Amino acid sequence: MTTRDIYDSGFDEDDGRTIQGTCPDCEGRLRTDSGETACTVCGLVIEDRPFDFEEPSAEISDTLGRNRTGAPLTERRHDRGLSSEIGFGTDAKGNTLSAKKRRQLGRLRREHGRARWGSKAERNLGIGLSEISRMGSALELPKSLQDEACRHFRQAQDADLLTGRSIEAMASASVYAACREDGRIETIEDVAAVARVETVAITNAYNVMNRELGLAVRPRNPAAFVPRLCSELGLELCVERRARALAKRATAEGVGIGCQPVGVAAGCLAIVIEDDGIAVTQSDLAGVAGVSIETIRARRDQLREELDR
DNA sequence: ACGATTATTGCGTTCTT
DNA sequence: AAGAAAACAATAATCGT
Repeated sequence: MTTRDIYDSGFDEDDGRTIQGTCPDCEGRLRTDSGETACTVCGLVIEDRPFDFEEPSAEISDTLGRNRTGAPLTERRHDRGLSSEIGFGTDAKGNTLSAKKRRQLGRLRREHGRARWGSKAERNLGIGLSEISRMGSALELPKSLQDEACRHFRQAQDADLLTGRSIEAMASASVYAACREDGRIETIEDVAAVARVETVAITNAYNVMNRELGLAVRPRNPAAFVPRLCSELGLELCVERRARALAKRATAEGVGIGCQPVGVAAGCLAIVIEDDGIAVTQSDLAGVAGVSIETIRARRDQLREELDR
């Protein structure tokens, strides 16, 4: 047992969410798992990202069956989407207004803008949520995941976790937490690349959030890394599928516990590549995986040894 | 034979507890 | 501060042309 057993120790096969529909190939059940929708029986990949339940499920059930007008309520707005603006030079019918009227409206607009932020906390919330949206778009995360990040931010603020930390750091941590909880492969570095704060601040905020909020984060699952590695190397789907299967078997049998998940994924891919005599060098693999050649060799040999390959 | 790739091994470094 | 893992560097062994 090592100090890094935290990696990969509790992988659960039924982690993915089962969704409606059946596989066109074999009529098997479909489920979304680590950023893609695939058949549970034959492994056929239907979508490369989870279904986006943006509307109407992202709306808070505010209407209770009543009719409602206006934009849908959403987690991503600090006031859940209830906002109004005061226009500029024209009235409701589009007519130009007099200079006096415009000055009146200007004052009104200014006061209205101030009134929108009822308190400091509400202002922080607004900034945080808009930052989450910005980073979420930059990382091309599904809207449902962005909503989850926003919920985390709200919880963090309610738990008074923001004092002493920057809004941006906590917003970034919320994004990362949502990714981790969904079993995605984004790293803190990935989030930091689109954030306006340093990595250390995000790490700190995330650790606090994880501890205080008790996030449902599982250890990273090597199989989740395989699709990205394969697409970056331009490998065929059948190769990807076999590498994924191998990675799943490895986690199921506890091989590679305590090792970097990417390394395990790369090791699985290395085995498939070698078996097929595919023209991809170890350094190519190491390049896209972001680990050294030695690590890939070590995982590959370990997998061969302990999985009889 | 030659260059490229892979293997092997020792060792300072980095990360986690 | 200690222990494990990953990275690095030097060197040998294969492989393809």
